[in-house]
Amino acid sequence: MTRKQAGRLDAEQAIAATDLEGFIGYNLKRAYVTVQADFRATLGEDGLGPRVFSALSLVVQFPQISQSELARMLGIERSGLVAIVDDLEGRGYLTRATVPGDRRVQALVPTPDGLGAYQSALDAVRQHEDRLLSHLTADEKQTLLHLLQKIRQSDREDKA
Amino acid sequence: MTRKQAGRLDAEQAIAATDLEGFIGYNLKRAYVTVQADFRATLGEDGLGPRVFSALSLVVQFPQISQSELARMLGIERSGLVAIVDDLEGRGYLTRATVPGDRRVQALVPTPDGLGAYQSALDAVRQHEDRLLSHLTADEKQTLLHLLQKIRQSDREDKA
DNA sequence: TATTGTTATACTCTATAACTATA
DNA sequence: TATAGTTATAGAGTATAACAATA
Repeated sequence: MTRKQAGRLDAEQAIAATDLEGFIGYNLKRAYVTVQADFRATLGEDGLGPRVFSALSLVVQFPQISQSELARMLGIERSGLVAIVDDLEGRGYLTRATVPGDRRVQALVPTPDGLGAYQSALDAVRQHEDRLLSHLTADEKQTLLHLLQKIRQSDREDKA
Repeated sequence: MTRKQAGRLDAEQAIAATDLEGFIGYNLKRAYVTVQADFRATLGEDGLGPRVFSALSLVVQFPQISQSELARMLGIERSGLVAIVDDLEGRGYLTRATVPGDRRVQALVPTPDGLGAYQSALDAVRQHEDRLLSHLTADEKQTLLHLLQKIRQSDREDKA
């Protein structure tokens, strides 16, 4: 490999050459940072963050879901979900409802406001990805989704 | 879309069905969490973390690199690099060397220990990815790398 | 005994702003 | 004025451990 010996290194050029660029992990991180920054910029200062959006999405699609189940689906700890649900409850997007038959559980129920906010956010997020990833073809995006999901599957098999 | 009405939701089954799974951003995050956890587990308690490994990699491949340039390459702020370089210096893997001609700059120079540690870490990281991603073919990995790098490129064009 | 939601706590990663020494 | 390295600081995001209520 050729290296520049002195002066300012050219970051663009370097990208093709380093060990680092051959690692999936490094590239995942860099790509995620890019997408996440654009997500936040698109949804704005007071908009939903990616975590909160994800949680709302599952609450809308699985009304009555419990916090423990939601945490499992998101792949985070129960304790970490409290702040997220507090946020959504504070916005008036969901309520913690008691469940007849098991008084330990707080079922998460989207409000009409929450359903509306979710649809708006969903549109915004779709536009954000369409715009940011306009260089990828529909096929490439589909391939990428598939490969990323495959990575999560290998993890599950290790633990089984 | 069909939904389970009551009882325990099946997280595996749900994966195929949600809005969330259609987003690149969400899948990037989940895949990165998987890879990063395995990276740490492989390199161990006192091993290099992903950030520190990445920094060391560039220092080895671009000896005499300045901290500002390294931060640019890694896509983080100058200030965030101080702790990383402190870590590597504390392990004896690099030194901060003065540069004749510009006394502001601290050139980062790998030590012989650092070069050895990098080669070991590089092997370990390669094994970690080979094992974790053994479900992906060489072609799939290549495609994935290419698509992830393409995402970073779209970001740069936006800013230009 | 086990589970749900919660709190307390700590650690990692990152950014912003301001400082110093140099240029 | 601008840049390199640094410090102080704060804010996300996440995890672990422990607790009360309930099963």
